[in-house]
Amino acid sequence: MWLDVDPRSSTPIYQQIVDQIKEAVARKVLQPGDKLPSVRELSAMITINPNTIAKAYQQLEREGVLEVLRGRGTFIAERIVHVNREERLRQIRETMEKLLIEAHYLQLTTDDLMELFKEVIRQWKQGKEER
Amino acid sequence: MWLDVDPRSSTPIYQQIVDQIKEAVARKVLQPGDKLPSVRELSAMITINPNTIAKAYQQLEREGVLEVLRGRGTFIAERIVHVNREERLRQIRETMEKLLIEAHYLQLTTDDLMELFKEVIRQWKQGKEER
Amino acid sequence: MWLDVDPRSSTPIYQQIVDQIKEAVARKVLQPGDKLPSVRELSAMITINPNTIAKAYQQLEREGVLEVLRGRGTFIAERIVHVNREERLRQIRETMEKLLIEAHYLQLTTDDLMELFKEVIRQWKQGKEER
Amino acid sequence: MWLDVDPRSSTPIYQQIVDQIKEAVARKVLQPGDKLPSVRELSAMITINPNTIAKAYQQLEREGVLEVLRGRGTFIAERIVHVNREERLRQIRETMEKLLIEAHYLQLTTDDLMELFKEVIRQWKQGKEER
DNA sequence: GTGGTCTAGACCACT
DNA sequence: GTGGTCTAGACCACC
Repeated sequence: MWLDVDPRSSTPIYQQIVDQIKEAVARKVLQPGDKLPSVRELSAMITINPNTIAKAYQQLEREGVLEVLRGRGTFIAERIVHVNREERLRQIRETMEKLLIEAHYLQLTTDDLMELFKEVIRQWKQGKEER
Repeated sequence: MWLDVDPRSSTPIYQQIVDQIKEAVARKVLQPGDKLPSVRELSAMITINPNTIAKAYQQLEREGVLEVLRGRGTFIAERIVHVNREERLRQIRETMEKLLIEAHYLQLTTDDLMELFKEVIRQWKQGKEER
Repeated sequence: MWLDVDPRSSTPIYQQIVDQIKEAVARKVLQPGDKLPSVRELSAMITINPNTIAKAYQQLEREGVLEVLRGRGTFIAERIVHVNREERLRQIRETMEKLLIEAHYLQLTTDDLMELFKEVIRQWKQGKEER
Repeated sequence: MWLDVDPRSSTPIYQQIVDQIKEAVARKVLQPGDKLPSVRELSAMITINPNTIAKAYQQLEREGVLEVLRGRGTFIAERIVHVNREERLRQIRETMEKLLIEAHYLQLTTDDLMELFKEVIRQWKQGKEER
């Protein structure tokens, strides 16, 4: 698995796993119905304690990203369910404001920032086409 | 002071203070040369442990947002210095990617996201004009 | 068979089967003396592991819902026997208390809850009349 | 603390803790703003591993029952926030249907059940008045 | 085989 | 002092 976990990072390991799996789904690297490695397998693959993997999987399940088929394994959920849509939209706006603040300290104009965003989107789309 | 700290939040209190002061500077609510309350004063004003305030001031000083004039007090820095420009640009791009991932789960297109960003920028600019 | 089993659910599959058969009996969809499909048949019909079906049937037999006539098959019991009547009554009361607790967090009054219960009963009765 | 945990029960210990705290809040035994024992304290009081306590507290925080004031402790939340109201209402109705099914096997009529419910409510209210 | 739970004991960030 | 994270290793229910 392409998971790249850094135990030295300040973001918790379980959170890194959560983020990377969500990214893989958004990038279509993981498709609905795909089976994930079992907790023990993944634990062995990336040499992280099984409990930590389990914690990541549980959070992903709570968020509706994964589905657990009892006794059979863990899979990417077939349908996206969005809980707390309003709250999450609010957070997106907040993150965008943070970007504007940070831009000020780098002396970037809002136009610079928009250009940068467009470029990031371009790269993102390209990354998805390539597979 | 208009600092609005929420002890219930999951972001550390010292971080909230850092963020809000940086926001105030970006919004021109605080101007270069403005004097900040002393650690003790601010501690009393918002009833937060002085150690926490001190930690926030230290971080802001490290980031070049504040200047400490020994014996005179703490002031908003006259000039923006950018430490770690490259690293901070990288983080901005990373944050933008996070936005794209989150958008996927809310079933927003990249165009939706761009529109949202433009709107946030519009509001941001308006907020600054009003003073 | 109308059994509708969801492998994603957190309630065990064998338990779902038990619940649905008990519901069918209570709703008179299944009548005393009705023959149930064999473990193998049902296993094939709903593509569930035979062990799981067997486990459900065993539990239903223990509860007195089913009767196994050796060599003839499995049938809905002719008479209701109540095992552990007291214990089961206690559990009903406990479930009702759980409802009161949950209602508190949804800011429903006990009257709201009573009204809701009446409505559920109405629908339940209607469902039975319709066949 | 009046917590009564049974390690032999089939419901997980952390879940028992969650249920009992939610019940205490609903019964007004715990009031908004009340401080809960720290993870370590409660761990010592009921001789349960701190991790298990922490798991219960975290779930309660996710549900909005508790609030964590960083470095200061854990408190009963000041305001009830109800997430997933619709889903939880649906579950209440489902639980009520389960009661109707169970009643069938105990040969209780729907009127019997209503009477029982009224009685449980009466006791519930009385329990609250007494303090 | 799968994931869920629990214990014991350690380290760290925050206040 | 507080809670959050992680490891190591165990047991159990379910399929």
